[in-house]
Amino acid sequence: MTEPAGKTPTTAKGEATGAFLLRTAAAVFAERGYRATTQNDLIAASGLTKGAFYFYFRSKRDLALAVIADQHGRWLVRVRDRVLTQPTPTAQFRALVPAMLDLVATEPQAWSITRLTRELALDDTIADEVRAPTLQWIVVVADLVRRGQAAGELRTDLDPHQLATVLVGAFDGLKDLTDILQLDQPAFAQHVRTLAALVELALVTT
Amino acid sequence: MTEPAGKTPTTAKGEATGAFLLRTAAAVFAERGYRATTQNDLIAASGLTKGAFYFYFRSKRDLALAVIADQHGRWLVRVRDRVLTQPTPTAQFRALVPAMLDLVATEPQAWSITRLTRELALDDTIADEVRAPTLQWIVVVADLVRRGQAAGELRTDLDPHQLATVLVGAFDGLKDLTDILQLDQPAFAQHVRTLAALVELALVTT
Amino acid sequence: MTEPAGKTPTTAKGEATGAFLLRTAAAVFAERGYRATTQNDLIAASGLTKGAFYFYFRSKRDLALAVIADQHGRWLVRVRDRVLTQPTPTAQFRALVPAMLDLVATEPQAWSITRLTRELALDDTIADEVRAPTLQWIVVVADLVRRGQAAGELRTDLDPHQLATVLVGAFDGLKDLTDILQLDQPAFAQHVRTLAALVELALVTT
Amino acid sequence: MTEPAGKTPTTAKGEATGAFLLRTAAAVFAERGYRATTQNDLIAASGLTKGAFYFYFRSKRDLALAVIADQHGRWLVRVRDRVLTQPTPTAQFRALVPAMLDLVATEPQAWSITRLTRELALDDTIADEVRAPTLQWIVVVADLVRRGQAAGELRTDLDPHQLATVLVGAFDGLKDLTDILQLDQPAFAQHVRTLAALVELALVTT
DNA sequence: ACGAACGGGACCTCCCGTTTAT
DNA sequence: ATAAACGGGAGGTCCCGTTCGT
Repeated sequence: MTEPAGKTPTTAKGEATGAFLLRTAAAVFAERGYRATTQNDLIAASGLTKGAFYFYFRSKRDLALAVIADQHGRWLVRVRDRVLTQPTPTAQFRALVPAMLDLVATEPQAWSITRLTRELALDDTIADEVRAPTLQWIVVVADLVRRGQAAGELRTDLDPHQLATVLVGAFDGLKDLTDILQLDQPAFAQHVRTLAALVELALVTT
Repeated sequence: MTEPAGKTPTTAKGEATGAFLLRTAAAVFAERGYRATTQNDLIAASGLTKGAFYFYFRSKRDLALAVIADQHGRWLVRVRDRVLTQPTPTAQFRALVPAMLDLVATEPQAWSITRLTRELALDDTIADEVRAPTLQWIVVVADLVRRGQAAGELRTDLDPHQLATVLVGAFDGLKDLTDILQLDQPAFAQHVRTLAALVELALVTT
Repeated sequence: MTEPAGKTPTTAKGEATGAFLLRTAAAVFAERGYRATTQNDLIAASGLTKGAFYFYFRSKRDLALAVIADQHGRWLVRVRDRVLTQPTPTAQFRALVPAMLDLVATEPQAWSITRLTRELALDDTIADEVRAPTLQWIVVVADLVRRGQAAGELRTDLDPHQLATVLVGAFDGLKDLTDILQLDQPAFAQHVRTLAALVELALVTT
Repeated sequence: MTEPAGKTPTTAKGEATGAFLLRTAAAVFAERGYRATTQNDLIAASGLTKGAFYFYFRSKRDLALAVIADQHGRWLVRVRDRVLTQPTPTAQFRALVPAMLDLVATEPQAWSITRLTRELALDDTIADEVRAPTLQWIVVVADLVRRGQAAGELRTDLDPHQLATVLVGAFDGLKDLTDILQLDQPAFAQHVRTLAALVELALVTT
């Protein structure tokens, strides 16, 4: 949707190239961050030429937006699918944190996509493409909460969307904090588990 | 000897100018962010000249670091003092969130200092000056938690430092989320209160 | 991967332009020296644009280093080839000074390349690129000495490498002196011949 | 003589301050080199204020020229006096190299004054103040040679001034080489001794 | 005489998005 | 389509020599 720029590729090969660009760009962005990555970095990493690059993405920004949409979407699906294997709403809710930790641990780029989102948000205008993925996460989490509440297993005096926003914000905030304080992955995981414990204690009515 | 130059004003007037630069710079950074702010912006906003700037700060980065240290320090003191007017540890702990919300509401720059910290952290090397303020917040919060636990009013099976890190990270994460999703202050306040409620439910043993 | 960019031209034309930049830059550096030469000088002299320059060399320093390597290498080969036309080691050794004088007389830039080397060495860090050419000269001269000694024509109680270092240092020192005292080429040539006479008297065993 | 700039100090205190500035400036120049030293560095090192500094020396360049004249003069006298303690001309000539090595070993700034000279020579115009000291060295050495020849102890078919120029140039060239190749003092001393041996072998008759 | 502030010039770096030959 | 070259703007740094109140 909302093809960011460039001519929409019409051939199968063109689409494959587009996907390829998204993947290599994601790796480069993950390594260097958005700002520190130049067009030439991306072009060199892709192996294409400048001309070809501009055929697919009109600018670095467009490419980054596409990367965010692509990665976010894939991970969202992956986490949700894994969570939904749990039988009960509460079990699903509980599975959320491990699923996300696992994602972050296994996909190196999953860590830095948030950073990419933030760097883009620093840019002049915040495009819908930047907000959409974050909103989707909130919606997914809110759904889990809502179902848990409906099942009578979660405290109902807290608004699901509010709660979901807090959880998503806290998760990303801890990622940032980990970067800023230069902590390691285990420390991050521990913090997230503490967050999860907090939620568990507060929400789960036994 | 032969310091790298910059600051260390010796007269009262010099100190006043230094502080003035710090404040005007904080305002400009708050409005535009670090990267989008140019030296010329800062110079124009201060009303001084390029030379005067160089006299006090060798670089934009130095200035930003000084701004962070200055603002963070002042707010830390202010919040802590206000919190400490409360009689009991738990009351102090409860006063934390309102105090921070109040700070953010009254001091426009308090909002964006975190953003400034993040932007600087994106830079090649994360200086200690960038990390220190965040660490101090965590320490202060951890102290409050610790005292509450000692008073037998807060659940003791959670590590104070862990918990403090989570709270600080969550708070900053919600600020970021507010920016990214372009929410307004009341929405942010509501989210923070939800976070506080979560903590209250989980921690306070009655 | 993702080289720091700059050069590595792939086509013949690209290579030609690179070489052209190297030559024009050498001329400008020779005339004005490193520091006094601005990027704009180089760009104007080349007739190309800023972008083209950046395409080939990331920085003024890189360009200067490349100039040094290029020129030094070519001259080294030229002098050595000429020297090696002589039949005996001693004759080769004796041909060295005339060959270098001739080089300096015919290639205006050969004179100032040493100056360029020195100016770059004044920079914070002395790169290997700066040292390498000088070391190569020493090695070449040392080889000539060694062969002369092996042929029983040169005094053997002096270390070849030591001697070569002294000769190279003296040669460059005389160039510098010529500049500082604002002497002319004939005066320089005379000094070098005096140096050669000194060496001849001291070394050649008859 | 030829007071470089500023008002000629008229009081004894003024003269003392001028001498003090020369010494501290020499130390700073020796440490950082000419170019890398800023006015503020010099002013800070002197402990004076900007105003006072400009009272004595109109610019960095003037100060550097004065430093060169001052240091060069002192060392010239020192070396010559030491050399002249030797009984015969040849002994005096032989004492020259040890005297200079000793000077360089004991006075750290003696090493870098040549470098300072060269850096200044790179500047737009080569002032007489830059050339004079070097010329004086040559004259002194030439005198020694001339006396040795008159005494019948040194080969007379080489022009004393020529020879002196070569020796001075070679000595300075070896200093430069030492810097460029990042050699240490012992290596430098060894090279200079090799140079001396060369001269000894070539010149001393008998 | 001192610290503060002036006022501005010069330079290098960075890199974008485009056009031109082949 | 590819490499080469365009063409330029924006920004940060550096620091000089001076002037201004005190």
